[in-house]
Amino acid sequence: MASKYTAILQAALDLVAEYGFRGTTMALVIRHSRVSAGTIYHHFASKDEMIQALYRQIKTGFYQALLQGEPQHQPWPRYLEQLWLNAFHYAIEHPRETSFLEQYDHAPDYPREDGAEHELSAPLEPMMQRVRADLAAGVLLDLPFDVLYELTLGVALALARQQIAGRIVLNEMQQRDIARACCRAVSR
Amino acid sequence: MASKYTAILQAALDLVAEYGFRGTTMALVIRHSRVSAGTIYHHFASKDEMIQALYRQIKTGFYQALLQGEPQHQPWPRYLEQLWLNAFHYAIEHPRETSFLEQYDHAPDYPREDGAEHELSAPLEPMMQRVRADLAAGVLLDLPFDVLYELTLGVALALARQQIAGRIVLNEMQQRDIARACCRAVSR
Amino acid sequence: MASKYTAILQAALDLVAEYGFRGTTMALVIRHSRVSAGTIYHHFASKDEMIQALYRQIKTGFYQALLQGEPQHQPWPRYLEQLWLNAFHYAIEHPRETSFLEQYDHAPDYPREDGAEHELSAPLEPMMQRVRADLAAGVLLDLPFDVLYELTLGVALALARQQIAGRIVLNEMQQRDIARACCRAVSR
Amino acid sequence: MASKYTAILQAALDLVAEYGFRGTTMALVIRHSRVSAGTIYHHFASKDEMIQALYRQIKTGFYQALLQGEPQHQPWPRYLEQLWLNAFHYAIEHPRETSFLEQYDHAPDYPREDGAEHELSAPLEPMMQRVRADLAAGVLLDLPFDVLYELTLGVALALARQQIAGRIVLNEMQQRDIARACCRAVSR
DNA sequence: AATGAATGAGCATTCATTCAT
DNA sequence: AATGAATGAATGCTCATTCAT
Repeated sequence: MASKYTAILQAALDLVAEYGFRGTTMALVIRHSRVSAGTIYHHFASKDEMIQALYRQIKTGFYQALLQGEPQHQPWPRYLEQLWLNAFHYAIEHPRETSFLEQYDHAPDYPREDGAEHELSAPLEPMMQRVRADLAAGVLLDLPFDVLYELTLGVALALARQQIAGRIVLNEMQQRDIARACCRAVSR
Repeated sequence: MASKYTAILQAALDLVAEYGFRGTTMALVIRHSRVSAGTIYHHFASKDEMIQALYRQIKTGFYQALLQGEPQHQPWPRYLEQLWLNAFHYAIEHPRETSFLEQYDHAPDYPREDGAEHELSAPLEPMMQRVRADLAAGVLLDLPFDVLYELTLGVALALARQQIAGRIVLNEMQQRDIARACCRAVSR
Repeated sequence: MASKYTAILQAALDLVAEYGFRGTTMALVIRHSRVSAGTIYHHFASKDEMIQALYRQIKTGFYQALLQGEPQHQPWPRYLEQLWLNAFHYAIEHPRETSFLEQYDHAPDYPREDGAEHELSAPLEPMMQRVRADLAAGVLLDLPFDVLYELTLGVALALARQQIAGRIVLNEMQQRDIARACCRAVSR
Repeated sequence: MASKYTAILQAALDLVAEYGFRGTTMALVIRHSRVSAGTIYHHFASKDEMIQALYRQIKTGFYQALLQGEPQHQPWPRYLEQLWLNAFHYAIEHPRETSFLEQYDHAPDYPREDGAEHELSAPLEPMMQRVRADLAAGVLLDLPFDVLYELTLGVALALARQQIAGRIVLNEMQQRDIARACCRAVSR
């Protein structure tokens, strides 16, 4: 049954979001998913591989959310604003996934499998091309891709985390204003 | 002798930066600091309290570094650029401290002691007043403090981490350009 | 298999009787029972809970032994003499169990779960009723139950412990004489 | 200063009565006595020797209390009743000492130094002679000394412990009745 | 596919004791 | 006589993983 597989990852997500990787013991996953130890190890070779499967699943969903509304077909800078808002909304609506990604991306001891990273980001290709086109057209600051990312989507995610944590509350107008501010920052 | 206390925190910092909280076992701290288990627990009530003492020490150093050159006395927007560059330089020059703070700030399972947080940030008060003055003067976007932080210093730290990880290399001109871009983003 | 559970309690009993609670380390239980640490903690939540499970098992056996020969159906004072001898014989024949109970009952730091106590003593109800009847009939001194206990069975156990320790040796006639002496003490 | 020595034993007594031997760590003794670790080990070679010094001090006091009113000069059975009541009163008035002795006497892992035992009981000699005389005179049951002890003073202490624990409350008349009952039990 | 009892290396922590001051 | 920082072997317990059923 595929439902066991799903139940395991579901439980793991809930637990990591609440207790972190450190606090997410296999015993806890077993209890919450109502699946036996043996079954978990039938589906995943190890705890780390389970975590990575979850990572791939979540990252795939995030990338899909980013492309909602096909922003790459919209005019500059609307297209980047749309991307920003897509990232922000995804994070707000998926707090557990966001917490998971935050932990995964900032923990030095979680194995990065760079091959997988590449494969996962394949659906983003249309967007990447658009960025390259805009760079060539001179509307974007001539900076490494990762820099542009941090100045825009990185900020969107950081702010969404602050809102999830309850430290700020941004209304729609503010969200739009900040999205524009980020676009201004990377505009030439 | 205070040197045992220092040796413990030194070893803990090295280990957390390399192996993360999870991988920093007390056995490893004992081995690296060349201090016995009993002595560590003579100075710190638990592993968590040791980590928090380290956090306080590092955060204090970071806040001092931010105020280097007394940016609060410089004209807008030089003052914010200076702050941005101070944050970026601190991170680049203190990769282990930066790694530690990154992990601490993004782990849901590390105890936040909000009292300590408040006390630690006391030296920043002059800077905070300057920000409040600029907000009142209308040169800064009217947004919550945390939002302004993420649009500026948050980006500086995120980029410094990327550079430490070797994914980007920013020369001085680029650093200055990006600092200016962030100032532009929060300018009215 | 229930045999692991049994082996653990068996080893714990042997060790407590010989070395006391203090000296019965989990490492020793692991070695003697030839069961792994994990398995012990699979069956018992903690060392204390293991000790308590053992206590319940032993106490149950002791209460059964007390009722051997259905003393409650014998005439006064034969019935009390029988009880006295049952207690004495149980202790002599079960020196390790007796040592365990002695330690448990006299240690201030071993958690009493009064609920369990009540449940364990349920099989004694017929005997208790008989005591109550004898009290009402006026053949027993009008004293609290615990006092009658200490004057009779309490003495039996104390003497059995002396014999186990090798400080005295009581032959059958002496045992019977002392049982009678105790009955005399509580007779009206 | 002798007051340090006294403070150490005082603290140890309080702690053993409340937490047991197991729970009485040297760290706790240090904290409660307000005496440093070094000083404790200056006065006592080890924790065990400290416990034994305390044992000797308490046992000496108990034996003195037993002889209060010189019972050995009173007629039979008044003399034994007096002894019984002396034991009972001592225990009620010295609950911590009683708890200590109870634990010490029933723990298999506390070193018995039989030499000391003999020396401590020297002041009891007059009483012992009186018992031997009564045995010879045929007023006492012809049973080993330890048996007579358990049937009389052993019961007094057991009942005092029950009263300290709050399970029974014996008024003066009841105490006297039970003392008489015990005398009856050992009378020929 | 699924179970869950069993494993044992490893974990954070304790604690009686020592020794330089 | 007194201090208390320092020691490190030992403690109770955890946890990712295995394997017979």
